[in-house]
Amino acid sequence: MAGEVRAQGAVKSGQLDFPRPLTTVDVVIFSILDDKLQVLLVQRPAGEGEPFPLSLALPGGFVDIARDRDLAACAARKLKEKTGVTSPYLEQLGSWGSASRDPRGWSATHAYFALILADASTLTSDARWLPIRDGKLREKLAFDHGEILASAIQRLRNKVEYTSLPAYLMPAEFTLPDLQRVYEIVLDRPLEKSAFRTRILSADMIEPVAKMRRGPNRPAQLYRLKKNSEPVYFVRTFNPPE
Amino acid sequence: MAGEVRAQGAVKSGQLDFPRPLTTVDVVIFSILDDKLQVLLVQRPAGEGEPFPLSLALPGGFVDIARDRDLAACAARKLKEKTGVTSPYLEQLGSWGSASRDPRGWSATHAYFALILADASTLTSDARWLPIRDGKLREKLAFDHGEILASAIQRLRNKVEYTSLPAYLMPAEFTLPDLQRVYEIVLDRPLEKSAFRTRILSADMIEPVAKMRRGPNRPAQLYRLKKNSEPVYFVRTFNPPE
DNA sequence: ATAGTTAGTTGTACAGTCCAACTTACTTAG
DNA sequence: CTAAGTAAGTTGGACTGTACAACTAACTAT
Repeated sequence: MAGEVRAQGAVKSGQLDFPRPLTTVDVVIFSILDDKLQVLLVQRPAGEGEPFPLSLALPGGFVDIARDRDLAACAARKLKEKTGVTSPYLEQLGSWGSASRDPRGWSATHAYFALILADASTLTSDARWLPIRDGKLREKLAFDHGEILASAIQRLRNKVEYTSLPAYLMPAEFTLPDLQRVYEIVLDRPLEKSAFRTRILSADMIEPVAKMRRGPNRPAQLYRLKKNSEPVYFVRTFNPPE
Repeated sequence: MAGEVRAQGAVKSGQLDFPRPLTTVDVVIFSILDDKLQVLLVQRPAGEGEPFPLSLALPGGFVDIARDRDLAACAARKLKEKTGVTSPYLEQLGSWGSASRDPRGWSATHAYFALILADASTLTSDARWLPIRDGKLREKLAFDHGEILASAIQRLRNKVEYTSLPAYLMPAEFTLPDLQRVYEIVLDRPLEKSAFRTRILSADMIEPVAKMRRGPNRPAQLYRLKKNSEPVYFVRTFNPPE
């Protein structure tokens, strides 16, 4: 058994004579759709020897050392392949590696998480959006992807508490109530309107455009992200989340 | 060239017919020594075909799929091997993978960072502590370990701003001024005594022991960490660090 | 005109940091 | 025995930003 595993690894100089784990990259892609936080998932293929056939899984796959210069490029490629989106917010989430997470052998995955505007994406046929409800996905996922997703949700919620990350989920032009709504969707609790406005407006991250959003009631000022585009870190969270 | 690389990878079913990157784990081990933040580094071996011979590097090495159940276990093992410490604060930092970071081929490392009490450790002969000055290490490191270390320092400073992480750098019993000093060493700036005390004491993370630290002036109350031992997250940072 | 709805503002309360002065408890020098 | 020195720990006022709630503003629909 150990011999078989070893046969897949390197055998060259003494140094590299180590069986190598499988190396993959997976991407947790979030968007706001239908007023809900949703995550992009794909269906596993059904082929011979495929683990978790037809299960839902995070988009991802093996690192292609001929094509991928580095891990981030690999993650960006996978995001692009599934959604067509090229310039999202993309951050490394962490890595998961163990003997047991993939039936094909010791494997390690490098997980990324992305925030994109769903409207700007054109999905491949095997991909679909699934809503996060009560901070969880209802469906079971292949591998340890459920754990990875849970970790991504936690990280997202955490950071939304004290950063401007939701800005990356917004269209080019948006109103402050729009943005607040996205914060509230992610955090799943209401925020104070006046404190929210103070925080965002004093952060120097958005600028008004010379237009108003008109609707059945009072028009709202439209804003856009300032050029710099780095996320802003606030020095306080909102309500002490207990 | 691609053929040679490919020869090191898996060749079995179609799925696994991917050349596999080298997989390593590296650990950034911090401690407070001599009133400075220090990091544990090792000297690279000088053998035939060794990359960066005799350079300083982070402790780490290949994942041993026969011994390491998962990545965290591998990191804990490497920490144990170098320092003898078994129950530190150990958190994943991220992963770095690219075609160019290791001359031996496409490689990915899973980086961890640990906070330990240096006094409790017994180093191996190739390991030594080096001080962080002005938030940087003066020495150049092998591979991309300089970048990984910089990232670890940034993460540590960031988290120290709003968590109780420095508690893991303290001996079993310590005073509040001791703890404040460690915060100040890591952040490299003075903190307000009264605000510091208010924050720590209201966090329910330490409890007084029935002893005082005696010295040439007013004795100070000794405390110890409460049992739960999870790090505490505060809802504000200290001074807006600009 | 009036009611309804959402955008946006205002004012008071409160929490926690910032800053600085203060009190307390000890040691050491005279 | 007292005085000076020092670090521990406390206190109070200024300031910042959120919490809460009431308010005004701008529009649509009836």
